[in-house]
Amino acid sequence: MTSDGRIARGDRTRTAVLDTAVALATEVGLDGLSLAQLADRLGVSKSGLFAHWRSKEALQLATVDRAVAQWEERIVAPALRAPRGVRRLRALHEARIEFYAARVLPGGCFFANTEFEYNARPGPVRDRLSEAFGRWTAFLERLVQEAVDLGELPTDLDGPLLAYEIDALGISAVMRSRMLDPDATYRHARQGLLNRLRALCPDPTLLAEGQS
Amino acid sequence: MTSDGRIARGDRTRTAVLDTAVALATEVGLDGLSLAQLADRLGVSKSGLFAHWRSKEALQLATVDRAVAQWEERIVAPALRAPRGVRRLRALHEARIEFYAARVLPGGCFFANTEFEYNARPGPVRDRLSEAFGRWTAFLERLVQEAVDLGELPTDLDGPLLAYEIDALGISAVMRSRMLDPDATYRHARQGLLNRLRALCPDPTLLAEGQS
DNA sequence: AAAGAATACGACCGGTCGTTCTTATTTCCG
DNA sequence: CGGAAATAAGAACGACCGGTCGTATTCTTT
Repeated sequence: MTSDGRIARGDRTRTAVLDTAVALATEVGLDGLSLAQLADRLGVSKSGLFAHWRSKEALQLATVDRAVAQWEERIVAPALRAPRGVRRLRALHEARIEFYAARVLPGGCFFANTEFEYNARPGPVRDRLSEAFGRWTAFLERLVQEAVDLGELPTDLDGPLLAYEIDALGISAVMRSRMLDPDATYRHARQGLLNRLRALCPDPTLLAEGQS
Repeated sequence: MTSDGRIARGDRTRTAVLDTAVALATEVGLDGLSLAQLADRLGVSKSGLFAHWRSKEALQLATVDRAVAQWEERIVAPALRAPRGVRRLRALHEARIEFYAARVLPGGCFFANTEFEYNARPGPVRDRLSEAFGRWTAFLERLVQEAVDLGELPTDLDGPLLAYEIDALGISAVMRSRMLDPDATYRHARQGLLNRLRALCPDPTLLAEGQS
């Protein structure tokens, strides 16, 4: 039934290709990514890639989707294991910084790189990136609102603004860590959020120093 | 002596080419920029560009320098006309947001785009971008320190952290304004800095609502 | 055992890339 | 006025681009 070895093998190949594509795209860009280059790095032929995706654009779209899945596994899922409220916001930020610091992707962040790459390039790829960014923003704002509802943040807080600030600290982290001093950058990104949440949260025990 | 019409004309041509290159680079990237494309947009032949720059890399480096000059004219110079201290910090941030909102460059920000493009591409271009970013950061930190020295910010302030936060608000502004709602983005970027400075500055009259 | 779909390959296409070379035009200086 | 230098243009190059084609191999289904 579903035990088709061809499909299973195909899926495995597809995922492996897309993981490589995500990493490679952070180095040379999602558009700068060439099929020959990708095929070489995987040890397959270029035409083999066309067996899975009809065009480069189809592969680019699939790569975006794979990057979203990777982001959810690596950053969102760990944060969801922390209790709701400011601790979850902090856990999300920490997971993100950790993702950058661990240099999982050679170019830092797939989304930061590609969104700047495509911000003046209309088309399906840009639309897909824009959707993903919108969902990420909505997710961040929801987490902030949860903290408000729990009484861990003031009720008159401008939630979207705080979400904006949190994301800004993260974006800047990956940008600066690659160009300037990484250690100072991560310290600023972490301390910035901690200061911000502590100034807003009535219960200081929720944001103790040591715990992540 | 220096009244060589050939050189003067060459300089004018060079500047015109570089202005176009800066704008084009924000659309397709500094590496994605092709000489034929640039020549076409200028109504010039491709080989005509090689009369001014021996290689594409030389042109890329000159383009970075031109972008720095443009940034200093458009953002730094207006800020320096504001009085030192928190008002100058605010003026700098406002000039930056205004630069993004006016859509001077089709791709938003030359430096944001190129620094993400080159963060995993070693070489002279990346080095030049890194230097420019370092100088910008040092400039921001100097402005913060001036505000501290003037008594407009607390003496125990973490200056580099505040500089980091200010730049983060700006970077996020250009990123989000191209992908999501521009108006909400600019409002967040402006309000974020205003809240931050007001919480730190003992004299509230320096940061009144209306004045820029 | 045979048919057929999924997967992968090498060869090749037209086009664009950065670069070089040769040639023509313009402009300054003696 | 005439030689030198700067500024262009055009043609051509080897390399690489995305994409197509025909073919071979593998595995499931009949």
